[in-house]
Amino acid sequence: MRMESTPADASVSGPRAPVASASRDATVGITGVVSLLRPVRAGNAFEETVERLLQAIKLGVVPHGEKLPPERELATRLGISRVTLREAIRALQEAGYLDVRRGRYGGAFVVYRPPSPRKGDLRRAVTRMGEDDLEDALTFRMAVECGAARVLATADLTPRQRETLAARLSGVNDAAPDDYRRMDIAFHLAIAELSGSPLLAAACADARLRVTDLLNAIPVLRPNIEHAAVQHAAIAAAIVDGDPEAAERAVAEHLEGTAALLRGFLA
Amino acid sequence: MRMESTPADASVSGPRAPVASASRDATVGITGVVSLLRPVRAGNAFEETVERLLQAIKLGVVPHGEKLPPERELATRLGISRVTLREAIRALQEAGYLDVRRGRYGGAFVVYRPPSPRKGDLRRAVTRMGEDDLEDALTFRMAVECGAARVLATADLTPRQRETLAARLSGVNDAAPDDYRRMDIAFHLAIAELSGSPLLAAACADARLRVTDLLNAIPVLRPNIEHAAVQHAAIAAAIVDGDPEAAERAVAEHLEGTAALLRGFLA
DNA sequence: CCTCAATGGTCTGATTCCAGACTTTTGGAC
DNA sequence: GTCCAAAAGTCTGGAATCAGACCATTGAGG
Repeated sequence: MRMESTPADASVSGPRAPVASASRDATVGITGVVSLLRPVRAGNAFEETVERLLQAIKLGVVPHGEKLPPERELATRLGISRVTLREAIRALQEAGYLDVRRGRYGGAFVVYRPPSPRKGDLRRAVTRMGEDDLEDALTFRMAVECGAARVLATADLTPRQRETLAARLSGVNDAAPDDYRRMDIAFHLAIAELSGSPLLAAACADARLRVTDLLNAIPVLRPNIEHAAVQHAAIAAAIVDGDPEAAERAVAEHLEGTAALLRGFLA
Repeated sequence: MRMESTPADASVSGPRAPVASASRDATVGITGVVSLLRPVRAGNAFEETVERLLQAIKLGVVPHGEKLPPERELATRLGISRVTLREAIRALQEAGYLDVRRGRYGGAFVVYRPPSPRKGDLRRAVTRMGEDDLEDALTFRMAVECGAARVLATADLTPRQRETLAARLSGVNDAAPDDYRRMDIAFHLAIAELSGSPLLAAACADARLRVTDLLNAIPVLRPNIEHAAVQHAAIAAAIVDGDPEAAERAVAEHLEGTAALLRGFLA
């Protein structure tokens, strides 16, 4: 177990052994299609749980100062035993992401603020995940978020849905600088969630996750924020107007911008 | 373990106990966003493996008469132990999906042909999965397949890619009736796979899977095939032309048609 | 100060899942 | 007919995971 000064860079490990990654080569059957024979599970329960909780923390689902649900409830939700959950929590505690307090009104408190990026962070993040995986993640995100926007723009929105969308939009626009990323995430995910499809929402969350570390590694600059604000507004407008094509185009442009920004910092 | 006359209807069960589903209610944190605290795993290793193999069989990834990879290799690929894999294989064997032969040139041979739908199959399939999940699946599929088409249409295609796409297209068009669904799947998944993003390909495969049972429960009718052929051609053309909006629109129309067909049969 | 409820901390026996070594069956090649 | 290689079938000890009972700590309220 390592314990570095910057939690964001600390890799979280624990009592379990690493899991061998499967080979990916031949295609089976006439179809030549899809590797359905990919690993059934991404890792052991402990690893997957750590990953999940880390995601919830980094995405700001549980922001700094808040606490995770009580162990018993969380274990039930995650579909794992309390023992396994506790191992994961301990790993995150030792890595500096959580502060665990006992007694009534105790709990696992999140102590994580997105670190201000330092030179070399991005390069390091990319190296960690691999160039191919980066392209994969960006492509995946483009597809699912465009799709989600299209779906939402196609649907008849209830007043409630419009409100939520508008609220999220102003949430990003009014965000304090160090809360910007979190509100940006909330806006993007709201589009998927409002579609009413849990599967789609999960896919978009997953896609976003795969680029959070990268985005956290580049500074949040004023001109970029302003540019993004215009694009966000365009996305929301197209959705509210019920124009699928425009919604999609707007999302595509926005994400293309982000991707370009990333590539720019990498070059 | 039950063993019914029609394998497609047989529910596959095994030695493990069912897993309790988690409650889904409160949203955590300010964001109010996404249930990242959903179950870490869908079931135990045995169940998930059965599911996977069944998917590979029903999607035609391993067609009738072919055999699965050898146990040792398959176990490695799926990231599980041979013991667990064997349990899953045995369950599928007892349910009538596999014929296992030992000795050299032996293996687990697929003995499954999509059954011709009988009245009530669709209703039953929907009841099994739930109305909400049906909507979820259709929405999800719409989003990811539209997104995939857009991505592919945006990319510069190599001659090789064009060939593959064309081949898959004629594959559907020339398909024998009882091979139609399989070739249709191959065409749809090819779009995702050609995007070069494994994540996207997996998402599209997953989406398709969630509706296979339903589609298998409705008859393949001549006029529908012809209609679909026109739409498939439009999709391929838009992609080759590099027109993302048209590609997406074409996919959306096509899937909307399928969804309408399903709803029609349900009414 | 005492009590209580909510929460984390600990322990135990049972079940699932694993890695790896070994056995048996089968059909082709010589 | 004999041998061999590739495959399924079997066994074992150990690690991971679970469910559930029980303990310890804490702060609020009386």
